[in-house]
This record gives sequence, C-alpha cells and structure tokens, in this order.
Amino acid sequence: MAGLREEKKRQTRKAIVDAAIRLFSEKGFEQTSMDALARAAGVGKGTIYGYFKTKNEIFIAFCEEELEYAFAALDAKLDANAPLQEQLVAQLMGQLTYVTRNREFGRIFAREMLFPGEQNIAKSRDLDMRYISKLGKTLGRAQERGELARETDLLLLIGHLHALYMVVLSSFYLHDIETLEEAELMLKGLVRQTLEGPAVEPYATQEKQRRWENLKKSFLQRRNLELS
Amino acid sequence: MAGLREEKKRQTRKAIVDAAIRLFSEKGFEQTSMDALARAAGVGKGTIYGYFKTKNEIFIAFCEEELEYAFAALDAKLDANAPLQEQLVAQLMGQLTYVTRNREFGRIFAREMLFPGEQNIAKSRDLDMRYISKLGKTLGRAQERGELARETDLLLLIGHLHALYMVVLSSFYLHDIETLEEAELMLKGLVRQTLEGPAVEPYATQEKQRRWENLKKSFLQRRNLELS
DNA sequence: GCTAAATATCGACCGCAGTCGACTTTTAGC
DNA sequence: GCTAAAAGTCGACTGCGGTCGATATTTAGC
Repeated sequence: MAGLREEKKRQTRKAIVDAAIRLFSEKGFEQTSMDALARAAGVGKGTIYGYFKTKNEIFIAFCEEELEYAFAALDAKLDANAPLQEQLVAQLMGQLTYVTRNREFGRIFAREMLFPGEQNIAKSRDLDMRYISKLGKTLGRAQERGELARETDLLLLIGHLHALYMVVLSSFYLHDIETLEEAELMLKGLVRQTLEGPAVEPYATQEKQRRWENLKKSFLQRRNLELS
Repeated sequence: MAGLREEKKRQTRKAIVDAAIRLFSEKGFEQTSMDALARAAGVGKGTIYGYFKTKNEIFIAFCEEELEYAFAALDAKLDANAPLQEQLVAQLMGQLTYVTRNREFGRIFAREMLFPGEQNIAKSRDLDMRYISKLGKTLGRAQERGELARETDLLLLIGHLHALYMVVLSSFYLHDIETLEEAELMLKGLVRQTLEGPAVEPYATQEKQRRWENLKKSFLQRRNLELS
C-alpha cells in the first residue's frame, strides 16, 4: 500500500492552502499568524514548514488559486479581433485590476513576483509565464493580421509591455496615480508610445489629453519638478 | 538656550545612521538586529524608533548616503554630448550597477523604492526624483539638439525609461539575466525599441544580435515557451 | 533658580516567523 | 506480522522587529 503516504500529504497540503485562502481573504495576509493558520488547518505549525519554506511561499500558492478565476474572467472579456492596442491595454489592465484589488495583497504580490527571494523564483516564474505567453499570443496574432511589423522582436516587445505594467503598478504604490481610470490613462499613453514611437501624440481624444495633462501637472507639483 | 535639544537630536540621529552604515556594510541588512544597532549606536532600542518608524526606513537613510557617491561617480562618467541612446543606457546602467552591487541590498532597495509601504512613500519619492530629473535633463538637451522630436511627451518618456530599468532589474532577480553585460544588452535593445519603434532591428552589430539571440533562447527554454 | 509641562531615553516585554529535536506513522524487507 | 529505517508531525523554543510605560532631561514661565 505504497500510495497512502502520498494521499495524506496531498490532503494535508490542501488543508493548509484552503485554510490560507480562507484566513488571508478574511483577515488579510499580515493579520494571519502562522499559529492561527496551523490551528485552522488542523496541523502543527512545524508541519506547515514541511510543505512551504516561508509564509510568503504560502501566499504565492494562494495567488495561484486566485489567478485561475482572474484569468478565466479576463479571457471571457478579451476580444481577439479588437485592435492590438486595445487588446494589450485590456490585458494589462486585467492584471492591474486583479493585483490592486487589495492594496496590501498587491504590494506583497508585486514584491514577491518581480523581485523574488531566491526560494520563490521558480514559483514566480511559473506564474508570470502564463501571462507572458498570453501577451505573446496576442502579439503573434497581430503580426499575422499585419498589424504589427514582421521584423518585430516579440520577446523584446513583451518585456517592454511587461515593463509598462510594472511602472504603472509602481506609480500606484507611490500614490502618483490613485484610481484604475488614471492607471488606464497612463497605460494607454505608454502603450501607444511603445507601438508608435516616442513622438506620437499619445492620446486620441482632447478629453483624454486634458486628463493626462492634469495628472502630469499634479505629479510634477508633488515633486516640485520642472520639465523644460 | 533653546538649541540644545535640536543639537542633541542631530547627534543621536547621526550616531544611529553611522552605526547603520557600518553594520549594514559589514554584516548585511538582515543580519543586523535592531538590538545590535542600538548597542553600536550607544542608544536604547526604543530611542531608534523615535527617529525612524521601521528598520526599512533606516535602510532608506543608509541608501541616501550611499547614493551621494554613486551619483557623483556617475556624473563624472556621463558625457552630455554623446548620442541620446548612449547617455540613457549609461545612466540606467549606472543605477543598475549601483543597485545590484549587492544582491540582497538591491532586492530590498527595489522593493521599498518601487512598491513602498505607506510609511516610506515620501522617502522613496525623494530618492527617485533625483534620478527622474536627471533623465528629464538628458532628454531636454536631446530635444534642444534636435535629436528628439519636439512633440515628445517628456514625462511619459521618462516613465517609459524608468519602466525599462525596472524590467531589467526584475529580470536580474528572476535570474533571467545574470551579469551586467547581459543587462546592458537587454537594456540597449529596449531603449532602442523605445526611441525608434517596435519594428526596428534592435542591435547594431552582428555580434550583439547573436548574443541577444542566445539570451532569448535560454530564456524561452527555461520557461518552455514558444514564440510564433 | 524653581517648577511643571514637554520631550527624549530606555530596556523589559509582546507577538510573530521560523527551528529543532522528541515523538508517531508509514514503508519495505523478511 | 514483525521490525528497523524513513518520512511526517508536533509544539516548545529562539531571535527578531516593534511597543509601552516608567524614568530622565530640557524647556519656558515666573
């Protein structure tokens, strides 16, 4: 009866992750102690560390489960035939919306995913690969449609778009932007600048241009900065 | 004699920061306990918390001091008349070199600067403003020289370049790149793509192109990913 | 110079993440 | 089915970041 051990391990692991999902969602990550988590999962504290190396690693496992839903919801909304820029903005905004749903959650997520400790690198890569490959597919389709030049280096462009997502997220945590509307405004400008070069007028409508100018002004003021 | 108190406070603060610089440099940030820091500074532990809200905040103060040198060294090396792309790459590489000198240091620095906790936002902004304004000046000069189109939205472009710095740094912490040479390779491609549009051949020489293709291949392999 | 309020200092103390070695359960060879 | 080794479980314990209230120092009004 060689499978008994494996079966129990799976059960225990599931008990831990389930308890984590419940407690993290109810009380937040920082507010959930490992003791409480152990009690809720019905195991000893030391046992948890046989399954996860750190508390943050449990957090990543928690995110994995959550991401399933987020990705499914996003897929339903994405239109594979919309203009490239629209699709890209929608996808990046999907990520942003998911990550910033809760401020504290997003901060830990971003820190751990983008600048992971050595133990969590594998997990971080697993997670963001999915979204990288999704970006890649979107770009590939655009290339086939002729909306994106054939010579474009796709990986470089993916990195580029990933970078834009990061800077918008960072701006959110620096309080340079506060709302998802502002995030979208900024992101649209950046995506447009990426795809059409730096000199392009980044906003399609006067209204958006005006809102962007406002955002810019308050940004510069807050830092008493002057740009030629 | 109203200034006595102020004077003492300055001295105490300096004692703490000096001790922090010594201990963080000698033993690293995580390895330095607040108790040890208090003892080294010759004050009680509670006193430290009258000057800094968290251990990370002391770390930021430590960075401020360090950055003086880094900026000075960078200024000496920058050539204000070099081509724009060269200047930008040099400046961003300066930041990267500084930040990644020590892996652990850089991770905390990046996490705290880019996704700060609410207490540290002001400090984070102070620090990165300097480098933002430096980028702004470089871009402004390029505009005057006619190397960059007049209509370019400078702030958006600064955010864009900042984003590139972030993604390269993140790649370093995900072990997608390992050395500063690889970082520079990636950064050059990204900067070039930013300034000249996505379809441009990102590398000037065959040699560089080849090295980039290698980097790309190992990246895709590591994630078993396929791009059209 | 005296005194009461304001401010700064201190280290014992708290709660938490993570460790460790004693203990229990499962496996596999016979 | 017995048993020794291997794998898994547990919670008391450690060391740390951060708090708090008791104590000491400085200020300012008189």
